[in-house]
Amino acid sequence: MPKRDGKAAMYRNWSKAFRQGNAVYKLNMLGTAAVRALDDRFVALVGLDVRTVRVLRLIGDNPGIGFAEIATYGALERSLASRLIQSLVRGGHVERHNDPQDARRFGLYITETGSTARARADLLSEVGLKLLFQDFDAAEVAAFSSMMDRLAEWIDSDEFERSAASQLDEAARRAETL
Amino acid sequence: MPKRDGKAAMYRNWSKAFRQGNAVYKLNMLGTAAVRALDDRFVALVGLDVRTVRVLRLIGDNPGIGFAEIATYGALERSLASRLIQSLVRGGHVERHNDPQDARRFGLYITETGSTARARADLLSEVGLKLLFQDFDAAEVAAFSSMMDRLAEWIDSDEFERSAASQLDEAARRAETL
DNA sequence: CAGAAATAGTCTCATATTGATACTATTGTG
DNA sequence: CACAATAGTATCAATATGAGACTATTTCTG
Repeated sequence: MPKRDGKAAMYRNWSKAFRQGNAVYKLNMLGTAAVRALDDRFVALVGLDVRTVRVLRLIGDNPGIGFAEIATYGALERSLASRLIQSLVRGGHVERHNDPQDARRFGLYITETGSTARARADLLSEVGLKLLFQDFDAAEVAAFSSMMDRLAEWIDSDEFERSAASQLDEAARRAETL
Repeated sequence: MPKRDGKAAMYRNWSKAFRQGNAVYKLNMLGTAAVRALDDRFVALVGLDVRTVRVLRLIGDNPGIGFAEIATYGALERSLASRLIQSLVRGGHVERHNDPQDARRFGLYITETGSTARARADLLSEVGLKLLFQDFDAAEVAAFSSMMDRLAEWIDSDEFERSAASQLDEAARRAETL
């Protein structure tokens, strides 16, 4: 008799918890759930997880891109970026070529293998996205996406940083008197 | 001269990466960023991280709630739920009382300390939420939130599970021929 | 009523992730 | 030349994580 899969069992019925949360919690849960729903198949088919695929795309779209740009554009910490790149190189998905102008740098180029993997990943992404938003019409998806853009822009801004500092500290002061 | 804070530096300017991603990626990034933006202050003021606070709220709203319900309603894995509860008990935020009806169970009750922490957390949450959505008007927030609800409901449904299985497997088959 | 199965909850352990940091090598600058 | 900066790697210690084994108790079933 097969053991109950604890993990899979865990990842069910969270929508009950979801409903009770505030928007931040929802955002967080949803982001996790959406990735989780797709990541396994991703790995199964493409042999790479979604994060690595993002790096692969970055390289595919920007031949000759180097480590630093990947870290920046991928919003990845340096150690992590290095590891991801290495795994792509080891997997034969990308090649490194030393930069003749600057011996510290290397440029990355996607290989045949990499292109195939990427094409698969793109197809799967597309289907996954459609699946996720299948109950939404185009306008709704656009609206949702644009709100996310606005939110991201805002959260990443210096202005937000300042507002957060002042408003939350002020709230903290009030809260301490509770 | 103070060292550059690597972590803080990392968590800047991800919105550039953000814009290039698809909706799943955005959801994921945004969820992480939103929690990150608030969690530190949370911990600083309340002494508990957001996840633990959610458990605390669950207990506050459902006096006598037990371990299993917390795991379910909080969408938490059992080991994790256990740990979080223990940390609340140790911190004096909640009390355990054995269930007279069933010696396996205990009921959890929020304490004075816990209520204070919760009140602080609530205040901070509220301010944080306002801050995050400050550029959105009420209707937009409502729309955004309702879309998240629909998405969550959908992703958590059996129907989704089935659709995902068939559509993604079908896509995988197509992708393999690439 | 005697097992057997289920449930509540805890605990341990092995593994994976993470980011800071130190390090090498090279280039740019005054 | 000395010194700062940049590209990138490697190490390391801390933490998070979940699976699964375990105890104790209750419930079910023949």
